[in-house]
Amino acid sequence: MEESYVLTELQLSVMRVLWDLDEATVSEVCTALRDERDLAQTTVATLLKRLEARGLLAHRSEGRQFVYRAAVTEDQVRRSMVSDLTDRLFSGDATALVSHLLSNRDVEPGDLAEVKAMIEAFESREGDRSKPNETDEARR
Amino acid sequence: MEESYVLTELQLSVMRVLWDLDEATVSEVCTALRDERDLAQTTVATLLKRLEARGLLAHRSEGRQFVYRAAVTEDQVRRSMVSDLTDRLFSGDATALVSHLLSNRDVEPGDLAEVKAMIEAFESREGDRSKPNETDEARR
DNA sequence: AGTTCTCGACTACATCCGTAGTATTACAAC
DNA sequence: GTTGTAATACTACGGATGTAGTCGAGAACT
Repeated sequence: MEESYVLTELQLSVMRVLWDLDEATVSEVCTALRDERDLAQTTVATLLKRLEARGLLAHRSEGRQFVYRAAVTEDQVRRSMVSDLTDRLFSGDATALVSHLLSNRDVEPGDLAEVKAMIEAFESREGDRSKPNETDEARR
Repeated sequence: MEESYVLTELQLSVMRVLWDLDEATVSEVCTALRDERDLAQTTVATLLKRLEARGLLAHRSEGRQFVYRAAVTEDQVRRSMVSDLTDRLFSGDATALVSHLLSNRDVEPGDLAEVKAMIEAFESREGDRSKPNETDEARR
């Protein structure tokens, strides 16, 4: 199914609170957001409810309060949004995105070595693909 | 000033037409979009007008027709949108985004070497950075 | 000249998001 | 048990977007 989890900045802020706190009531989320956004509690409640409707959050009731928690991981959202952007801007070619990042010096020169080490780590691990998906055998 | 050029899929499709054709009338854009989206010409006209209002397009009149052209480059838009995502999802840490792409195997194993070569090219050029300015790479 | 065609201008409408007020409900304190 | 009080539910509104119809002015055809 690969749901698409494309979120706006404010929605991400809300998610981050939940990823941090694990569980939180409306007012707790509101408080956690306080320093970046001073929103009315009803506003936060609306945001939470809409995110839940989209399957990104879930809640249980505790007394008359709702205790929300994330229903998706931060990594799922990252994957979804990054792949969305990769599709939109680079026709799905992630290598082109990496290339873009490098040639724009978005990556600090000091981190280049780090990235290279990362690549080497992946290269050396290239035979033992845990999931037998297409990409490994298609290699030869 | 670093304008923010965050575009939706449809808006990008329109921009791509203009980047491809350099200049185009409403009906030419409409025709070019035909295979991916069959939109009424008035719809396309609305899209073009709104994009122009945001500074992404410009037009001149030829007879009673409008001839549109892009006012920003594809690379500007890419930079803007990628940096937007990097900020949103990785607190501006582009290296983290690269790391994400690699560890998610978004980059084909076969392209790893290519990326590594790219990095080495940048490393070897790492001394000549007079100003950490962006435009020196504008060898477009 | 009159009819038809074309193209932009204007208008409209549904959906989503950010934002928040008001209504309702249910527990808690007096 | 009546009144607060606090929490959610409902409603609303402006802006952006996707989508497209209608209108008016000029161009083209007959």
